[in-house]
Amino acid sequence: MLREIGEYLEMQGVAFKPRAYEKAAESIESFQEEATDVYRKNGLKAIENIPGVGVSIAEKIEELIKTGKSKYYQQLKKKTPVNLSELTAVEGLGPRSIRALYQKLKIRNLKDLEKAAKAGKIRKLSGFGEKSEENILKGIEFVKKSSGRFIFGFAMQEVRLMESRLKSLQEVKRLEVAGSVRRRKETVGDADFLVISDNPKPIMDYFVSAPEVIRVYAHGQTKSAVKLKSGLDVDVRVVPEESYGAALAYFTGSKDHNIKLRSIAIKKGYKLNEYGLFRGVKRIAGRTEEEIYKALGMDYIEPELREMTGEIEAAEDGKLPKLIGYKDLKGDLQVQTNWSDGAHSIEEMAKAAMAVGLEYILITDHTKRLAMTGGLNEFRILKQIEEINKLNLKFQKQNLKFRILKGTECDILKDGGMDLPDRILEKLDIVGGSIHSLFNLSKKEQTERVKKAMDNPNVDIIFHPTGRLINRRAPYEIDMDEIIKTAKKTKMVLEIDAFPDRLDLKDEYIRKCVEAGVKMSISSDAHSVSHFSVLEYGIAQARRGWATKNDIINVWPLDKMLEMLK
DNA sequence: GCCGTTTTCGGCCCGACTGTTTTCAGTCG
Repeated sequence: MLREIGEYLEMQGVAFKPRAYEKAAESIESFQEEATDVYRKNGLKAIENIPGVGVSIAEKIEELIKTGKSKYYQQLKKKTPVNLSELTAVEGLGPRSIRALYQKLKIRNLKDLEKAAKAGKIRKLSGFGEKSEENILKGIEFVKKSSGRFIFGFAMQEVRLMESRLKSLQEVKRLEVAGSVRRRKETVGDADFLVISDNPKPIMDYFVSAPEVIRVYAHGQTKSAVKLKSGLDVDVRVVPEESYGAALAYFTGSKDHNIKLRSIAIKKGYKLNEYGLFRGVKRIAGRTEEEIYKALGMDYIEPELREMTGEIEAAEDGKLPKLIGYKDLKGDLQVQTNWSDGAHSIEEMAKAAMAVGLEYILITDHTKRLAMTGGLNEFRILKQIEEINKLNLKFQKQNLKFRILKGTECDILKDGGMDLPDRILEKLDIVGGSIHSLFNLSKKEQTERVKKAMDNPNVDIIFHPTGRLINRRAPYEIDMDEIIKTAKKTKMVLEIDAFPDRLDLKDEYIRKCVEAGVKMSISSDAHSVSHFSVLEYGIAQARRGWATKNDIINVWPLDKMLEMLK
């Protein structure tokens, strides 16, 4: 609602307020707590303490929480009764155009817009032309098919393909992916490529005609933008070498992070843009990101942290964490095999893990309650233990420094009990507990259910603690603050499941765990030999949650990790 | 409408591209 108020104000040509509302909307979206909870717990004043929210917006939020609506919003909407979210989704249409279309053609929604465009009415309006009408029609087609944001891990495959295509051009001196992809955000809207070149024209010409491209939004000397068949939008920007760092920082974002950097630059008497940091007309930094951060009086900030959640203040105070690195994992603590719903044998999975440089894996097949996966009962898991012992012996004889750990992804039952008896769980190296059923219990019941499992001394890790599937299934209702508190008390490990559509824990909970001193594991949840590659997405998520090596148990040597779990 | 190393008034990030215009407004990131 706040965002729409901003758009309505923008329509009317009001200065500055639109940005204030937009900022408040973004701030509330990214705030650690639901605004409703903030209000219920600590009232109006606490709402005002959310950055970007002042007296006036706080009152509107209060009204919204209390009555479910806002008079101010309704007034604005009455003046221009259009379906804003539907119309702004059309590429190239913003508040000003939407207002003109409403006033002159009474266009209220996508359907009206399509009708008017097809009838050739839009081209006759002043400020619009044939081309605008054509673009609107194209835009409508894309809105109809568009799937919104892309899951990071899945988009990466396409990003890497395009990256390798562009890198093969001799005109490309250097290329890097910027934007939310570089920040490793769990979902990305588009991919931004940054290129250094003295001769950009052939690059741009090649880029807009690549086989994956189905639409060209812009085709310029320094900037081009396209849509790929998959729906992913890709931008290419070419910059001179001396501006590379500034451009990389600029295009990496986040937007709010950049705005903050610019305001700091202004206070110091500088100007910051994508070409560099300037004092007057003199460029004082810009070749690398490091020199820009330094000139602004702060430590270098890793891309994963650039979300305006305190990283700038920490960088100014020299208090940024030393993040876990992409090569730091020594083992994988959730691996499925063909004993349940995995595709490959224990040995095949172990060999694949060795091939990517891991030193151990934990086998965690499902348990009997999850019948559709062929989950293990007591008898079969005892068999599996024997099999793993044999394989470890075999590896030892072959002088392979690799260990297969015995484990389970054991279902947590409705009452918080475990799907396998304690006398079995005791025999395993590490026990993971998971929720796979009854996602719709009340928050209280679900929280108690998991807490009870955490009280079981045989349980070591809670797998994918919130059960969400990005873009597909919301997390089940669970009080994560309470879960983190209990984890601290019971020395429970919480998992960061690295599978691209899970990333569960998500970044903000990871950060809460870091702050609370709760340890985490990063696991692939591999169901096939190719899945170990997803571990990097889990590491990315951990970095976004400010995690260091000390926070993640499977970067530690095997003995230290097992000792801690014991 | 928000905010404060320019602190309770007076600023607010900045540039590229497109289309329609003939110098610029709107949109986007």
